Amino acid sequence: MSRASDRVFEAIRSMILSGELPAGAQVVEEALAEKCGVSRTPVRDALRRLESDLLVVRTDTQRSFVADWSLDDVADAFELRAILEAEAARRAADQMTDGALDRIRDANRQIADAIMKPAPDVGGFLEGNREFHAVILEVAGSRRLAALLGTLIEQPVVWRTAHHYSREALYRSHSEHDELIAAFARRDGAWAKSIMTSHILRAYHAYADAHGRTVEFQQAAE
Amino acid sequence: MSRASDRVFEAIRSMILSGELPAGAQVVEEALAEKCGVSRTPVRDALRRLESDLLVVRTDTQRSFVADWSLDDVADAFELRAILEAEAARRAADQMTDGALDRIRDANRQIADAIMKPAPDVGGFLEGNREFHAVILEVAGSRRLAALLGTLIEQPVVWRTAHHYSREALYRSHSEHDELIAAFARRDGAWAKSIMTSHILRAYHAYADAHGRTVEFQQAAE
DNA sequence: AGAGTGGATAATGTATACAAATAGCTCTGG
DNA sequence: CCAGAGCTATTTGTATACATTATCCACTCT
Repeated sequence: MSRASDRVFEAIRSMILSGELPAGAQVVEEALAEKCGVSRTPVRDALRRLESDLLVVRTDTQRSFVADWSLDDVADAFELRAILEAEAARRAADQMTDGALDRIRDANRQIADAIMKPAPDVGGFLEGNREFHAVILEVAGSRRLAALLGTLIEQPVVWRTAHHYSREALYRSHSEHDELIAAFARRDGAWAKSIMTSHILRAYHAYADAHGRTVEFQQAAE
Repeated sequence: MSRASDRVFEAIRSMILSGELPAGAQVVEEALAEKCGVSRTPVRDALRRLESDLLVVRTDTQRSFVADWSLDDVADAFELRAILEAEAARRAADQMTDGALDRIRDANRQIADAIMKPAPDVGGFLEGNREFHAVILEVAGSRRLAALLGTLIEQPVVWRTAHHYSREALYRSHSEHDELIAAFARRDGAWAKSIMTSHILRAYHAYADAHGRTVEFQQAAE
């Protein structure tokens, strides 16, 4: 990750995720190059990758803009993610190893720790959650499935609103993970698939609720 | 498509699809640049795109190689494609318009014409087939789903072996399309989804059979 | 006044040169 | 004959300059 183009990729991505580059804003190679202290070459490289992740869109005349994620777009991404992660869970259940199962349990333990603190540790929750899903994807053992999901999990809006999740929502997520672990322990692919579908779709509705509240807050502040 | 990087992208892709660049071969920017009569800059651009399509893989030290599609890889790609195209069919059925339905019917008519010739017109079949699936994806109306499927339909091996399909296999494909049209006409998403799943998986097994035969032929020729 | 044209401005595309990193070979020591 | 260090050749990464293309605004002509 020491290469300039990788650093720039991360830098631009986090600018988009944080909202520093707002949705719809034009993305100009020269400006970003200067901002990052590199030439346009690595910036172009990074932009192409962001484009293939659909974080950046280009007009027919090659101008780049930050993609704007309407509520419909987010719903779409969650639906597709539910379908593909459910498939990953099914495959993972069929090929689960004891070692991987331990890692999955550890990740969920980290989530529990993060939730139980007096003030929920959202960062710890997100990290444990990331690890939990990453191990499942790893056990599923498909480069291709991993590549497809890679473009769906970068949801700007999700990360921005993760802090709005209620403690109940976080706890529910943790117990759904426990159920998934039970399905994995029994190598029951159909069960795992079904739980994962519910898990992702519930997360979507939690997001939609939080987002609705966010919008109200913003309106109230104006 | 007049930009050099686009032309180079197509050129390299067709070199891979045709087997001119065999699976596992190292892809060197300089060599391709010279071959295409351009500098390395557009070649790099094209390689990144091919990489995100998984037609090219890179080592941890940034060297690029033509991805080799083992039988397992192909099976994997077909399975994922079945899942996503089934979803596309479901959505398309729910949002089908009469105009789009006509275009789909036209595409299948083209397929019928191609099959019925004394010597099956494989090119015409493939073109009609492409159009058929493209309209469905268009009606499904998800940029994201289209992007995901885009990386799955470029199957080198499929195009290389399409000529091995039997007339029966081609005819069966056509009548499955007819069934899909019936489901679309009735706006029955569940039905469309189910047919599409079967359609893609049957195509996979037709491929696997043809591929098996190809291998035998190759062995016989040696 | 409005539509269309031309040119200035801004942004992207491409080529080239050079820097950095890696792979493969040779040579040495055991 | 093998293992490892160091060197060389190959390949990729980055910067810069220039070419091409699009956008925007002013200006002209009707």
